[in-house]
Amino acid sequence: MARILITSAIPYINGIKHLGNLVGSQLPADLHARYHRARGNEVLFLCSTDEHGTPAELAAAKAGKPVADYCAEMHAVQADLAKGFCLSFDHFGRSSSPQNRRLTQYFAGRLADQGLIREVSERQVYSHADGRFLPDRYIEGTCPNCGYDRARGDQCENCTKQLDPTDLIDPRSAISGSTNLEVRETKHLYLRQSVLRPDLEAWIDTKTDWPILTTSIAKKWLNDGDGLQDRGITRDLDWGVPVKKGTEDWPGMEGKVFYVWFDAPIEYIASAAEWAEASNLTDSEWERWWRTDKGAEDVRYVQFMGKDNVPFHTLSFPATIMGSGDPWKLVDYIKSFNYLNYDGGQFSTSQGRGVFMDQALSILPADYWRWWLLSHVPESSDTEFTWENFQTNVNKDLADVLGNFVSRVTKFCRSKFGEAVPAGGADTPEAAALVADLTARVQQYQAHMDAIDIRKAAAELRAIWVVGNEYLQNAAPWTLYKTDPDAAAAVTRLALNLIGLYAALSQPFIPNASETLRQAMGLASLDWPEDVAAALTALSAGAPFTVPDVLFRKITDEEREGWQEQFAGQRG
RNA sequence: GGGCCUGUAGCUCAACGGUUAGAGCAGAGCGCUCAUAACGCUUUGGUUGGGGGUUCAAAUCCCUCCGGGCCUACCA
Repeated sequence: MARILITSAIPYINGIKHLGNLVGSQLPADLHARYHRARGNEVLFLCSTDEHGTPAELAAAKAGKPVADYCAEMHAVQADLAKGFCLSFDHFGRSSSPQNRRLTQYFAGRLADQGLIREVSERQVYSHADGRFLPDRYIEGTCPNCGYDRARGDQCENCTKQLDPTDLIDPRSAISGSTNLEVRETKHLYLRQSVLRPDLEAWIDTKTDWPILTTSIAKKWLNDGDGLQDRGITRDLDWGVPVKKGTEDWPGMEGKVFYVWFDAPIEYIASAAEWAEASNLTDSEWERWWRTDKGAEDVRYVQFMGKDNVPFHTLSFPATIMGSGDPWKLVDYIKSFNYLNYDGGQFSTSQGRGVFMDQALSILPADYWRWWLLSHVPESSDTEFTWENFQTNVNKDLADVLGNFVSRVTKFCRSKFGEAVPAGGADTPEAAALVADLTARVQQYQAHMDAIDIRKAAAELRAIWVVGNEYLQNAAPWTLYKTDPDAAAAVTRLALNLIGLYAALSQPFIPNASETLRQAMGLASLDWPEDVAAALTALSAGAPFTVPDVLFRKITDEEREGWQEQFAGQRG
């Protein structure tokens, strides 16, 4: 039995995520977790909310709440939505947990011990009115290059020129608008990634099977300009993990916190510790997933994320782990994704453009979204969501091909033989051919799922559904019944068993529908069809079943048009 | 500016130097009547963004031009 550790990029706390966020990390990670559990492997699937940083502080201030309260509330909201989408996390943690605070401080101490931390004195913009240092992009002013009056301190959005905040003419705080700004000297810790560059490069070079998107981004950062740069890992903020060297104070770092991108990946580890605590397990139970000296040497660790997260997962976090000198588990495979666009543009949280997780669930069940998003997941390039596409694909695949198959089989049986699996009839060459075809297709499906080729896996699963309709059409039990009821019974028995097979195979994609089918067919559990022939005799003559309600109702043109209107912009 | 990715049928995508570039959807025709007007079969549709080159052989490798996207290190 293989052991698979799976983490999804952790969603930021400042609001409800849109479908583009979902499809780029949590949803494919869930598919992988469900698949491996179904295959009988031991899985630990972890996710959390990423709670620190300036945007969280500002979102809390806007909501008029203490940042800790705001994060607690938003964590509950996101956890609830994750449940709504059937995301099967073993634990959904929080980067603000005591476990993460301890681990983050511990890692910083280890890195300092190894000589991989240096102190840098730098000049930062301080806003008196806001009472805080401002990150570059929270300073606005007039662009010295093009004159655009809302240029940000890191870059002018109008002429795309890279800027330094001190370049701006008439700089002001983007938060309060105050011009009472001051450049102050402040001291920060830098992780000496440049020292680790050869180790990181050698490690990346061994990952020849990773998606090209992942390795090309990593190599770009390794080789760009003067090579991998040291990175500041502390900030002048109130909300975050206080800077400490292990359990000891860090002289000169009082009042500072670690940068979110330092503590957020460590939360992957802390989340396992939180999981153990929440499950009343000992530390050794989570350490056997994360420490190669404590049982994790046979773990395969797979991460899922959008392309914007790749540098931190291929370089910064591995640098943290390698630099610690401890035997922590390094990632084995990084599956990264492009972006999902919305109807000719980008999903936009700030403009309320596109569909957000709560809205999606309010208009259709999770399986509709799961199926469309996973079967169109942006693996090779950015993908476009359109309502027309969504409607036709979902109606065809789920309602017509799968749902209607279940409907025609169960209703035919009920009308001719009653609501129990019929007896009689013998195996036919056509049935044997069906078994052979499905055996090959299931193997293909598994190969795609093992390789995390999600679109191909979805296409093969759909083809497996189609095979049922083909078989039924050719065997035509409704005709056969008139002359040879026993033969019709044999066909129907096999077709009913196909429903059970489909329920098991489809479960990673559409868990709710699979559960509905399992119950309807009276199956005790959804067992993976390691032997297709055997799986197709799971329901024997006399086994009762019920005709399920319409599995997937179709999306009407009126609905589609309404949603097109509703989600065009300005979330309300 | 630099780097990376991408451009294949009306749409969404396969094909990773080797038969005649393939699927699904959409379109057309036929069949079936068990079913959510569902299903099955057949079929139309491509100068693989343009041009040049390498090769016995190019969607695939090289050059160049055009279009789209992403990243560029203090948002996360």
